[in-house]
Amino acid sequence: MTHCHTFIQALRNQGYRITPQREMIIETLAHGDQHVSAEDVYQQVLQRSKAINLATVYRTLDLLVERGLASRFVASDGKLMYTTEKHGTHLHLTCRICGKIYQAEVDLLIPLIQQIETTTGFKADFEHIALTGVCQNCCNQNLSELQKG
Amino acid sequence: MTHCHTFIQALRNQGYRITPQREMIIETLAHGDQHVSAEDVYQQVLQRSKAINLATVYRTLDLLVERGLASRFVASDGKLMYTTEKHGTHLHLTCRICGKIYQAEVDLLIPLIQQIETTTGFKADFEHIALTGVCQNCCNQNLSELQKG
DNA sequence: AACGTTATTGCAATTAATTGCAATAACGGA
DNA sequence: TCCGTTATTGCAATTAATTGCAATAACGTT
Repeated sequence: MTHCHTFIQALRNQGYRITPQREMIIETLAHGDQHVSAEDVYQQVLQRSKAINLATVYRTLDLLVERGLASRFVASDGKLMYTTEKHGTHLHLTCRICGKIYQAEVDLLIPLIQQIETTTGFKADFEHIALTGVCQNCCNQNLSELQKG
Repeated sequence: MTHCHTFIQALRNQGYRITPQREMIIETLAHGDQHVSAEDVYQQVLQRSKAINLATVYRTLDLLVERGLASRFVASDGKLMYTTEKHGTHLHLTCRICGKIYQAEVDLLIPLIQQIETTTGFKADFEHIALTGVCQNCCNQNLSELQKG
């Protein structure tokens, strides 16, 4: 469940310093909702300690993204959201009409990633894959409207 | 090559009004580089006409994204970039170490998207798929360093 | 071609995200 | 355990992106 120690260890192994701020941010991210904004994390950490600053939250989250421990994406409202995978490999499907985020397990994902690596040498982070499109609900509604939503 | 008319027609069909601003933005996006920021588009349009505003550029680009005609992603420097597919279906591979964006054609992509639709009903936009990971170069360098980059 | 409806624009203001820099604190070595 | 080096933090300032609202203009209808 809690990857906290894994994440902290990963950072330490890579030569980064482990500060109380980073620990709190990582714990909050790991235990929190599936998708959180930097502001969300900041507010939650703030309840535990006053020794935290929004800039630090942004920097730490971005560091985690850079090191492949979390991912960052643009939510449908244009704001940045952060996420870290808790259970296995699944795809995030963001509907560009309603903004809802669905999850899916897809057999072909691992083979796809392997094919990418074989043909290009690029090692894709399979924990953090997000696709955009239109969900079933919105798709049906669109058909009946045939007009802008 | 130029999808401009396709895009404009698509918007018109969906009931959106076609303004000179939207036309210029779409043309700029369609003819420009693979990945551009809103500011880039704004500057280029500005050279053609003074009747343009950065807020309008953001709004139009976001509209295109919302309608599936373009996609928006976070570049490695954290800024938002916009892109529209010109030639066929390819994957964008963003290296989270060096920030470079590679392209790849992968056979398994279409089957994957079909599998998603079959199992979940979600219609993914296959023109705009971006994965993050580590490219071959950075991967090799990482191995030799075994230290933070 | 002129009119009315209403989406879109531009501007100004606001919010979100990033950055430079001095002060602080983590961590390896003495 | 203390010290020195240097990454990290917090603050303030800046840049990026979004939004409310009045003025404008697109487009269907007459």
